[in-house]
This record gives sequence, C-alpha cells and structure tokens, in this order.
Amino acid sequence: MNVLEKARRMLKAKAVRPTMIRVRLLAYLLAHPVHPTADQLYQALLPGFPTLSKTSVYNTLDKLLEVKLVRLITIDEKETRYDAGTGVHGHFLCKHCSDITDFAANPDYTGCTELSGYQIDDCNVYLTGICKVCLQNINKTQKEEKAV
Amino acid sequence: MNVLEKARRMLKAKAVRPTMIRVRLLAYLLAHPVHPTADQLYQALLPGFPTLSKTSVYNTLDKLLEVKLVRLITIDEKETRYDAGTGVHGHFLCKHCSDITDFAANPDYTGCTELSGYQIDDCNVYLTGICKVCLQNINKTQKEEKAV
DNA sequence: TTACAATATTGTAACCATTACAATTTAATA
DNA sequence: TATTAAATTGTAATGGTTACAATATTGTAA
Ligand SMILES: [Mn+2]
Ligand SMILES: [Mn+2]
Ligand SMILES: [Zn+2]
Ligand SMILES: [Zn+2]
Repeated sequence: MNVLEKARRMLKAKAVRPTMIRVRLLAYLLAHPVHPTADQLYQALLPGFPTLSKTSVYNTLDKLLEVKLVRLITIDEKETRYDAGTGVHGHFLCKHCSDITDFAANPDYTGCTELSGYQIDDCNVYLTGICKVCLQNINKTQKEEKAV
Repeated sequence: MNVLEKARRMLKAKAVRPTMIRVRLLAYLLAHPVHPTADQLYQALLPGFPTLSKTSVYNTLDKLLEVKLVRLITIDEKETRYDAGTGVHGHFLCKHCSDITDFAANPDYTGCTELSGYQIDDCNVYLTGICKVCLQNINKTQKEEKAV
C-alpha cells in the first residue's frame, strides 16, 4: 500500500473527507517526517498541484490538527512546524543546522504534586542544542584551524 | 532586600548595565511569575515609566535572554511568553483559563540512544489540558444543568 | 441524471506580533 | 567637559497567519 492510500485510509478512519489536498498533504507529512513549515508544505506540493493556495494549506492543517492526525510543533519561535508522527515523542532542534529530530520521550507527570487534579491532554518535550553531525564538523574545523 | 534591588544585583552579576528598564522589567517578571507576553509587560510597566516603548521591551527581553536571566516560553502558538524562573521546570497551559503554571520537571535524556553524541543546551516541557479550578467549575456547571 | 445543499478550496486583503533601522538620549570614560 | 559607546525611542516594514467572500466541488435525494 502506497503512502497516498495510507493517508486516504487514515482520513476515512477519522471521518474526514479524503479530498485531494488532504490526502496529498498528509501523505507528504508521512513520507517526509522532517517537521516542515506551512510554507515548505505549500512549496513542496505546488508542482504536483498547481491550483493549490497557501490558505488551503492552513485550512487543511487545521482540519488535520482537529482530528489529531497531525500535531503542531512550536520549538522554533518563528514558524510553526507540523508532524504526522502520532506516537508520543520529543523533538530536538539543532541550533546549527536547524534540523528537528525525534527522540523517545514518554514522561509521566501523574505523580507530580503541582498537577494533581489536572487533566493533561498533550505533552511536548523540546530540547535545543547541537546535533552530533554539527559537533563533529565543528571539531574538524577547529583542528584544521589549529594545524594552520 | 526589595525586588528592584534583587534585579539590580542579578544584572550586575551578569555584567549587564542595570538600567531603569532592565531593572524594572526583570523585577516585574520576578514579582509576577505568570509568564506574561511582551505586550503585557509593556502595559504593566507603562504607568510607572511613561516614556517606555514597545521596542525597548523587546530589546530588553533580548538582552535578558542573551544572559539567560530570562527564558522564553513558546507553549502558546500565538505569542511568546517570558519567564524569570531560572530553575529547570515545566509549563502547563490550561485551555480554559489560559493560565500557565509551573511544575517540577527535570527529565534526563542522557541515556537516550537517539541523542547520544548530541549537545543538549535547553529543555522545555510543555503540557496542555485543563487545570484543577476549571475542571471543578465545569463539574459544578454540569451538575447545575442536570438539576434544572 | 439533475437539483439542491453542504462542504471544500481559492484569492485577496487584513491582522498583528515582531524586527529593522535611523535618530535621539543617556551613561561611561578620559 | 569632551568624546565615545551603549541604550532607548518612534516609525515603518516584515512575514506568518487569519478573515472573509467568491467560486468550485462533493454528497444526497428526488
Ligand atoms: Mn516528530
Ligand atoms: Mn515558569
Ligand atoms: Zn546540526
Ligand atoms: Zn484553567
């Protein structure tokens, strides 16, 4: 089953009409788990869907958020990012390459006294720092500078 | 020692000139740990500081962020919020009253395989849901409706 | 199929938090 | 005091997001 069919089924399961935009946008998010911005989604889908409008991307994302097929990532202060990753996981933002990577995180705050009696619906864990690849590049550059 | 003096000392300790705006803004954040927006800070400080400009609020916040006397909260997608709370803690946003409350959270991701070799600088844990008070109000309202 | 109503998509303009920038003011130093 | 650097301010611009009305598409029932 290809990703378009998968997206279609996910939409039907949530009783959301599997229209062209919705299927394609969800399929794109499923196939590209890099947490794109609304504009990146628009740019990526435009070639295969020339009538697409930016507003429709936002409308579609709102609908997908509504039925929780997509979650919203605010780790970057400038632009909202979107993720079709369903399971609970955290996000790491590299300050150098600005890639956002997933990691396992399933914190349990049921025992937290400050939150006793609270209803917790969503959880987001955001880490920022420097990723492995960028750290290695930095070390390499520093060694080269030392050698000169 | 009052909060203004405390703010002044904190600024000096970070080698940041303790100007009027900086002292007052930091003091306000220390005395009002409710995670205000930039505009809320502007509105709150204006009466006691009529020449204050919105730009200065942003400039001041940038400076305080730079020296890590203030941290930035992006749990609300619409507006950035600011916190002079230094220690590691998480934030809970109530969807009903939109209050943001602190809770103890000091997650350890050093053992996380996906992040091995990564340099982690900052950590933010954001929870959303409904707070205790709002839940009680909702229950009360439902009972009253039932009684009618 | 056709008619109708509900829903979805689009283009345009507006919104609004944040930022850029140049002018002015203030403070540190000599 | 003179010189210089840093801080503050007002204005205008930026850019992601949203409001809204027009258009198109879809589902349903005659
Ligand atoms: Mn993810
Ligand atoms: Mn806090
Ligand atoms: Zn990186
Ligand atoms: Zn509440």
